[in-house]
Amino acid sequence: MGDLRRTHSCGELRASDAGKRAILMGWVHRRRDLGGLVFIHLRDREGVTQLVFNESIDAELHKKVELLGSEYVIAVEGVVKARSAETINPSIPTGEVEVAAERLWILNESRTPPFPMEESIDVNEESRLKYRYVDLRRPHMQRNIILRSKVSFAVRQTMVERGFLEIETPFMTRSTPEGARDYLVPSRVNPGTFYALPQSPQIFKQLLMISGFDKYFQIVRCFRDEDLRADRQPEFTQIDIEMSFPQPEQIFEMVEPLVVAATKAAGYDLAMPFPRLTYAQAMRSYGSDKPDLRIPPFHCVEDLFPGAGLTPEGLPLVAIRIPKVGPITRSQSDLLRDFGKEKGLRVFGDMKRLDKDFPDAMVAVRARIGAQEDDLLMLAGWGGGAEGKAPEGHLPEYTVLQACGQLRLHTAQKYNDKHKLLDPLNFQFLWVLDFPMFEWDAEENRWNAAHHPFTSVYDEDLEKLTTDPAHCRSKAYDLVLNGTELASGSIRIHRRDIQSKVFSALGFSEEEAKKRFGFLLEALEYGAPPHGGIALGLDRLVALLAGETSIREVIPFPKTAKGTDLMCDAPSEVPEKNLRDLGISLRKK
RNA sequence: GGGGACGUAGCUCAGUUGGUUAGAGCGCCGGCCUGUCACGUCGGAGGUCGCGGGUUCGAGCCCCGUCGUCCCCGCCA
Repeated sequence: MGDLRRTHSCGELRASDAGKRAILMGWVHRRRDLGGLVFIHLRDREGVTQLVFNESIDAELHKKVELLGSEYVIAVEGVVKARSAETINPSIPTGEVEVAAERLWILNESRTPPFPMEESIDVNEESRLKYRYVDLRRPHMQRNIILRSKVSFAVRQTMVERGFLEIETPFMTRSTPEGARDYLVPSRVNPGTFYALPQSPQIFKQLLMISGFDKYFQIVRCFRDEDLRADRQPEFTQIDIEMSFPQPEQIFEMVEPLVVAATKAAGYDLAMPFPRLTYAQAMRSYGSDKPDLRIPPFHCVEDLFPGAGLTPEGLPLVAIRIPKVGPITRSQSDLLRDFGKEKGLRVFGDMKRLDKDFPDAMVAVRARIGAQEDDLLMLAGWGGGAEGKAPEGHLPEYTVLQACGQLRLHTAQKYNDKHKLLDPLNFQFLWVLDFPMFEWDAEENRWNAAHHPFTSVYDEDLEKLTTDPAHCRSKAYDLVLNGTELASGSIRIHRRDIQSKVFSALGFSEEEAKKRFGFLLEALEYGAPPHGGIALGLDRLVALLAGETSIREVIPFPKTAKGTDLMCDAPSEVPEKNLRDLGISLRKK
């Protein structure tokens, strides 16, 4: 292309540019060949501009145009012309002009693309992933990746303005005992030993606090070797944040403007502050630790039915309301009942019958949940199946509430076409506070850290560490958006003695704890300040802002559900020599 | 590890009860066409029906196995 330079992008020429000379470069998006007159839509990431080639003006040039195919890369020099009124194309921003081409350079040819460049995304994902570089060229993916860049920039800008330092932490680090499976990297220099890729920079950011970098952030890749989902990839990106001397309130005050700035980058405005619920409140009103606020809460109403036997004594009876569903048929109602039954619930869907049997109580129920004429109402209590089993877990009440939460969500999703409340662009953020410190691991028969073992406990719950772990509340908090966990964080333990207590509550011996986290425990002995932070899932945030249901749509080169990369065919076998260098031999299967 | 959906032309899909030569739209190739913008129009090429096995006179269709993609459960401190 010699010393040729672009003068404009394909998205910027307007009627006011008429008469200017322009050099555009890009891809042949579409060619409309009328014989002596050829129109080409030239595309780059900024947009599309129409080029005109006229045989009667330059026959030589016209021969060259006939060679062009889809996705050829070309440069064109010509004059910007205003289009006559009847030839204006209102569907593209540059539609009032076209470039009358005078010179054409074919910078590169292209094979026929494996799938069309159209807006529609319903090409099978297998070929999209195999030819990802072509897929990414399509306007839909261009928009998402550009949005991701804008969000990342907004994050950096906001954090730096607030005095946070962006500091990197190692990717080759030490395997941690709890949590997800680690990706391992064998060491050549030290045969038989392995680095682990970080599940998050958790310990390093805590060490940075101990080092005195009192406001830290990082947009950082994390790695977890677990099975994939639409919202889970083996490598994903976190906005990782930590600060020293924080109150939980200060974390919220810092994150909210950050989220507002990120959302603004996507073109939406949010109101602050975000609402807050404790974990206990969230469970009692939504049956979930990540409530979707777009649908109304449910209400516990067991107090209105004393001795009625609708639910076992001491367990909640829940009134669920889904707006504007209108009357449903018996079979539809049965489907909801069956869904509840699978979760262990006994669902009462026949309001007429309940109105007859408990007229006063039902008036109170309707008042409590604010029922309107067209709303779908259900009561749900514990059924326990044919054997009448008690709900599992150390907190049976929560088991029931969680099942009711699933019934609420399931019903709301099922009838979304009636109430239309689940609008993906209605962003309802929420803080959930005071998570339990531990959850019971029935398989291993022991307590696990609900957040992670460095989370601090409320002073008044410190005793419960050993006496009543189920009711031990931690200073952990989540940021939730429309039923998706977007961020999770906590105030950390900064005292060595308390960290030891938590490890022992988790069943680690002092010796084990030292072996695995010795460097952190030791660091806590050298003037560790109180500290805390949070990590936001960047992929999920961008996906939600882009209105996507899968984070693959906002990741340039994602993996399949089996963790493979269809484009470069990873993971792959390696030559025997590489294994020998690493001291690794493969087990014969 | 378990459950479900899907796999037919480059792409999106149809294919009846198992029955002759597997179709359509878009794309692609060739011709015509000076105001198109999903250009139009005439003609043409293009198939390992994911793969392997079985049943059958006969399989895209039925059965078994296998591979791949997606969704969900388990898992994800």
